[in-house]
Amino acid sequence: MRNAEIADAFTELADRLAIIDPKPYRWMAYRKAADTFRDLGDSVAVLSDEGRLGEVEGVGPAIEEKVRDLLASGTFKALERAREDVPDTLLALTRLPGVGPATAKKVHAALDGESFASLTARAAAGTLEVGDGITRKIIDALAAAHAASAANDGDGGGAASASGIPLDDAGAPIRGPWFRRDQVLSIAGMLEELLPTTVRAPRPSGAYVRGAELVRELCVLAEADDPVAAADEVRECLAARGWEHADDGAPLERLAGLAAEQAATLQLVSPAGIPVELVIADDASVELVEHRFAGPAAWAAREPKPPARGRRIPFELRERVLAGELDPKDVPKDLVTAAHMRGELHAHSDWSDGRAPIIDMARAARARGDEFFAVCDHSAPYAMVNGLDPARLQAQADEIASANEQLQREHEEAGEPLLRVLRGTELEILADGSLGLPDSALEQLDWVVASIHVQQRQSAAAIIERMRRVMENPLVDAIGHPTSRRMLVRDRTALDVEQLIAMAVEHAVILEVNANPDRLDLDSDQARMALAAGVRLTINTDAHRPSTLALRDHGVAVARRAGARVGDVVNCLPAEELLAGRRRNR
DNA sequence: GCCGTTTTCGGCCCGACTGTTTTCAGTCG
Repeated sequence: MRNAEIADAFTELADRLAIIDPKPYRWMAYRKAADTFRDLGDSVAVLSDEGRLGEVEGVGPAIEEKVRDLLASGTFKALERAREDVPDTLLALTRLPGVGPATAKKVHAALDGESFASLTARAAAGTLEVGDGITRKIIDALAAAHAASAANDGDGGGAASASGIPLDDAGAPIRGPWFRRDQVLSIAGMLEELLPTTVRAPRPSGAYVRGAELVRELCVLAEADDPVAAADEVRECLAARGWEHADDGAPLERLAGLAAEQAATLQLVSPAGIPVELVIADDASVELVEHRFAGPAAWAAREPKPPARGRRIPFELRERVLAGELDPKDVPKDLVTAAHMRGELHAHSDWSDGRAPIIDMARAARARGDEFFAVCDHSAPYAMVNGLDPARLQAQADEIASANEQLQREHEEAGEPLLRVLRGTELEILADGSLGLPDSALEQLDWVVASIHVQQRQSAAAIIERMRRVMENPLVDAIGHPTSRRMLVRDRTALDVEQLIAMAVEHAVILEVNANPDRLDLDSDQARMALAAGVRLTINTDAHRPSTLALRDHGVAVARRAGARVGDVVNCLPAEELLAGRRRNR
């Protein structure tokens, strides 16, 4: 069993217990253990077998035993009990905005076993009455959940919001189910482990490699000497691991005309229910298959064979070319790539709500090839995440200085590449547009990214006024996750992005493409508008732990879809140049 | 539940807004 699956079991346990357990520290311990498992470099299953799981931070005898049971039987008693005590309907109710455990329990108690799907359907149809703890606000939230889930999966129990779901020409959400990029990528990793050795080099394809922010299925391309025989082998070994195959080799539209000997197609469903299209190509056909499989279907029709290398349109720009928004001869030659990125300009440490010390984050960034790393912990007065006030920010400077000394030693003595840790902040933008730190504190910093976390439901006028005040301060370098959307979870603020872009031009403020697949904010359309207006971008992971530094690729994909060149992205500058070019130095 | 230790139990995660069971519990970030 993979670490992620074990982590999911403890997250589920914590989520359910959080609703009924008056003692928060127990389920908080489960949640902490889940996070630790998800991020652990070693296999939880192996550590458990070796009896060494107790050595892991946050794992004591009780959790160790639960993991043992989980590995042996696929579940454990506490989880089963939580599933009985907290039914799915109750759990779903608490995920409505504005509804917490207390309200959910009151509503659920009056329900008489009605499912969440039925409840949301009645709310949407207008046949749900106020009463029995059900307020007008709850009915509205249920109706919104119904609309979101209709867009996302149609089964009535899905996403809390349609945030991020693409719209059709008529402006209606395109029917899902939709999945985040990290969700499908983890499936790709799982698949890679399961495939027989005759199947080589599995890699994502389809909408994922076109930089789509949400996808409806995972496309995986792999290679084998004999695709037909390999497909049979795959079918057999995946069936044994709980994967279903929906269809045998039904040809995909964009692969029409290819012989089965060239490309065998398997339509699979992962154990978590995510559809996977696996195409296995032989050596002679793989280039052609990759060209067509990346899609969309209209591209394969327009260009059935891959052109010479120098004339290829990057996958991420195909849809814009098809839409007539981009002339093939105007496709930039210097589109940004992950390899161009020199550093991270928005990530956290354990000084605020991050999980790792500064030195660990810095080493992880260095291992990924970065030259600089800006520690941007939350600022005051964001208390829940332990935001730093000027005094703590000053104290953090000492730790950053010693981290830099340590990294310098590792460079000189162990031949490690040199990485420079920069002093930064994720500065809190307050409700009236004032800032969480005084200028005297900001003046000492190398990098200031300002973000909105509180009062997200303000009117468009209030939000833009807030942004205007922030941007007028020359000590602010960039705006982080400008619209504050959470993919499939929470709608964006009422921010007028066009107006924001105009102000960014006026004040030379950099806008972030937050690379976390939970955000992807700005999105590719907004980033494209920003670039067209002459705004520079910064692509950042917003990592709270070492492993999430890997999320950068999602942000790079979105920026490429927006047509960002190397020169448009400030993370591609050497640190000295980046710092010398800040607004405050102009 | 875990941790650290004062080895046996107390600390761990806070402040502000919301809305109506109208004065604070519930919810959020």
